[in-house]
Amino acid sequence: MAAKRTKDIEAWSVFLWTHSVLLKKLEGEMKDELGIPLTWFDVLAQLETAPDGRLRMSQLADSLVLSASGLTRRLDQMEKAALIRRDLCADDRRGFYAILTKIGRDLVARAWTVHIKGIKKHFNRHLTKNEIAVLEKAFARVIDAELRSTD
Amino acid sequence: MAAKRTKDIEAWSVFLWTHSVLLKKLEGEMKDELGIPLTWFDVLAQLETAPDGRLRMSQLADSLVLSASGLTRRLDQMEKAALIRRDLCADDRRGFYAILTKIGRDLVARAWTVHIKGIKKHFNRHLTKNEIAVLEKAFARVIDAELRSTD
DNA sequence: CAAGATTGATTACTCAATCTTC
DNA sequence: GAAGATTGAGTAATCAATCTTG
Repeated sequence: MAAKRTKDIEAWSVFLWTHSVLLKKLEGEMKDELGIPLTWFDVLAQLETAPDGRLRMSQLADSLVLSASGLTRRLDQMEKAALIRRDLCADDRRGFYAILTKIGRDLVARAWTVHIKGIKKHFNRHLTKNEIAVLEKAFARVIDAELRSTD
Repeated sequence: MAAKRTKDIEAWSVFLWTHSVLLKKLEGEMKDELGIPLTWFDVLAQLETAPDGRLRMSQLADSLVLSASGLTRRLDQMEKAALIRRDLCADDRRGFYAILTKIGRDLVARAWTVHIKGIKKHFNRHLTKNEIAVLEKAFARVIDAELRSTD
């Protein structure tokens, strides 16, 4: 029955629409204001907040929810753009650290400003303090439960 | 300041994680149980719920938030799989209707079952009635506001 | 032989250009 | 000339296979 279906998935449906609409806006603003894709900001932000400002390729891929090969290619481009570099891993010669360059560090500071402004404008601004608190708590619970279960 | 940053984007951050984790699960289940990508289900569901069970290509692309060329290619595959067909538009010979075949109608009924089961299991189940209501109302407001503003 | 990273092949999308009809 | 749909070119992801080191 269509009515039953709609009711069951209404929350999920608006969730998907919100994701689609807002991501397009945030991507557009990052591109317009700093000339980089949002995916590059994700890399920069992860590296900036990591201990010692560096991460192994595999750790970085995990935290970005990206495949190893996907990360290799993304970092190839960012290395050409001089935003990151790869450092040999001293104690494990199979591996590399991804690490911000000076240019990357300067850029990520400006990118944070753009990104936070966008989130406030397109997301937080429309929500009450209570709604934000409810969402945060609820989604944290969903993630926690789903990451633990394999099915 | 990192602490400030984190606070401002905490809700958005868990929102993104939830999207990423749950979409992978729902895609996997649709593929495992019925052998089709979730994107095909999106098409089938739109057509099933449309008046007369058919939609113009351009309308369908809009409702799926997909480019015209992206839809052309997706429907090429679904037509080969005999799930949909293209009907000439009687009153406008530039256009086509996308319409479900018998096979498509049978499949979408089963796909709804799989999809709703997945949403209940991975999303609704972890949330209270109140959280779902808050989420639904809040996100509807975000979408409404953001779709109307061009900036 | 397992783990970390890269490369090759394939896939699904986008934008720009094209073709047909309004 | 503009709109509806398709085709071509380019981009960014995935999985499977490979290479190197533990």
